[in-house]
Amino acid sequence: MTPTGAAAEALLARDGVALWRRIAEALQSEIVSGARAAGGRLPTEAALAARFGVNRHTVRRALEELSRMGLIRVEQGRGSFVAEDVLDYIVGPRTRFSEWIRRHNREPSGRVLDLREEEASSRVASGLGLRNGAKVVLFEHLGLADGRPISIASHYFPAARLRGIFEALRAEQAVTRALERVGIADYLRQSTRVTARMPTPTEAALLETPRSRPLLYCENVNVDRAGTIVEFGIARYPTPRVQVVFEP
Amino acid sequence: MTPTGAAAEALLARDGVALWRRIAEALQSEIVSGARAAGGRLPTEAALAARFGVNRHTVRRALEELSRMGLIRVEQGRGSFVAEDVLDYIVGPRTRFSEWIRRHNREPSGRVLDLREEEASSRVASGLGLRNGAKVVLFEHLGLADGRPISIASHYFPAARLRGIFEALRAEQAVTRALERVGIADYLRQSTRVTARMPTPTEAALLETPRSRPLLYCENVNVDRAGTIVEFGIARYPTPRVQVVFEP
DNA sequence: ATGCATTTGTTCGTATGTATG
DNA sequence: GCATACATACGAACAAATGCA
Repeated sequence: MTPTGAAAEALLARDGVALWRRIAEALQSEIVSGARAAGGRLPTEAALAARFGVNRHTVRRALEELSRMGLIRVEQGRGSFVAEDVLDYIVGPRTRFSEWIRRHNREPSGRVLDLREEEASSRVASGLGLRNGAKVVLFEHLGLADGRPISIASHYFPAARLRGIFEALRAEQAVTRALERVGIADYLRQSTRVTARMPTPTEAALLETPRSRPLLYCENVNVDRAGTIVEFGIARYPTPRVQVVFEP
Repeated sequence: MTPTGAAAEALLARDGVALWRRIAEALQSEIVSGARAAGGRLPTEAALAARFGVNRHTVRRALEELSRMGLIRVEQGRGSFVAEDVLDYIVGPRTRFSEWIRRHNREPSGRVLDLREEEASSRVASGLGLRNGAKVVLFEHLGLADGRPISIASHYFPAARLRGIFEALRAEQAVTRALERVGIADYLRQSTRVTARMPTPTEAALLETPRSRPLLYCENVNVDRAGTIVEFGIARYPTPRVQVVFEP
């Protein structure tokens, strides 16, 4: 019910400090004080412009600053949102999905997207050290933390080397337990290759991320204690909700 | 409906992902994995069409994509050639820019984009373990391999802890030598955090990458042998020309 | 599938204040 | 005083992404 120009919020007039900077500070204090819930939506740029009695450009300049500081994220067509704490994916030799999530005090869950046998493409074959076209088992899994999707993982297993892996995956619906069932009590990450690319429409929908945000795209090779390759995985994580951290 | 008798290579069937895109990914993995030598010639379009069991038009669409990404170059009447600037960035405790480039048999060079003193933003302050607003020196550098830009790095140094770092950087125009000059004979990478985001127009122009391709965005903390933080760095790499590889 | 409303992203143009020489 | 450069701020219009009916 703001009348046409009247009820602009009083911003502390400070000598020489730019308007947009004072607006950024005002919003920052609301965020860090907890007055705005993490993940919550900020008012629209137009609404903020009305509230502070400035042009939309000025608000945008302030939001840009907050975004640069990582306090908010801005999504075209949707709005601006208070940043949630990001999930660091600590890459270590023995990183497991559910342990990762629980270390962040969230509840891991998941959904099997696909389970089938197929012939290795050149990429998968080279990752597993098999010849092109060898039989592999694909286990595709959507990972969630507190119900929010945070990863799509495609796990490839050498069918010949791991007899019964298909049935084990169907029964267990989880990688670590299925590997245990076929005699792999433990496995280690040998290498991780990280790049980024834009999501396909399906990936964006599954991960509940805008199509304009890149995915982290990680290829892993896992070996058993003897050094034999037991799995080749391709995982996709939505940025900036997930970040990959290497700590030697 | 497989082609006339020939054994077409199995391509990972992914829901809704176009054929040409999957072919492009297959070729991309062969290139970045090093299975195809840099500068080497790809099979002819006809040969690729036969291998994947598709029409030559479909292969051409895939090659066009790879060319746009800078992974190959196509020369009329001669063939397609693997680009020579695809680099794996192997993350180790003592990764140095010029050594990284030289390990790929390229000539490292660089250009200083900026050198100035400023007050630490919250992100930089937390990376360096300083209080907000402490004086830091920013050294911004464009890295090139054989003349092609492959990184933008922003190096932040604690001004109070490293007396004379500003002058050392101005004189040496390089991080390692400047640190030597202020008494840091050696430094180690403590942690690396990787995420991805879209480039700004300036970043895209500097890195000679399309604005539609994400950047890998890496934050590093470097410490001296006593464990004191001496540098906080933010590096931006163009995908897929650069990939980050972690091998424990 | 299509169109519409909402919201952010981009690009014009204009005006003002401040610092510099 | 004057010219110039730069940052700030406002206004308008359109483009692009999203969500919904």
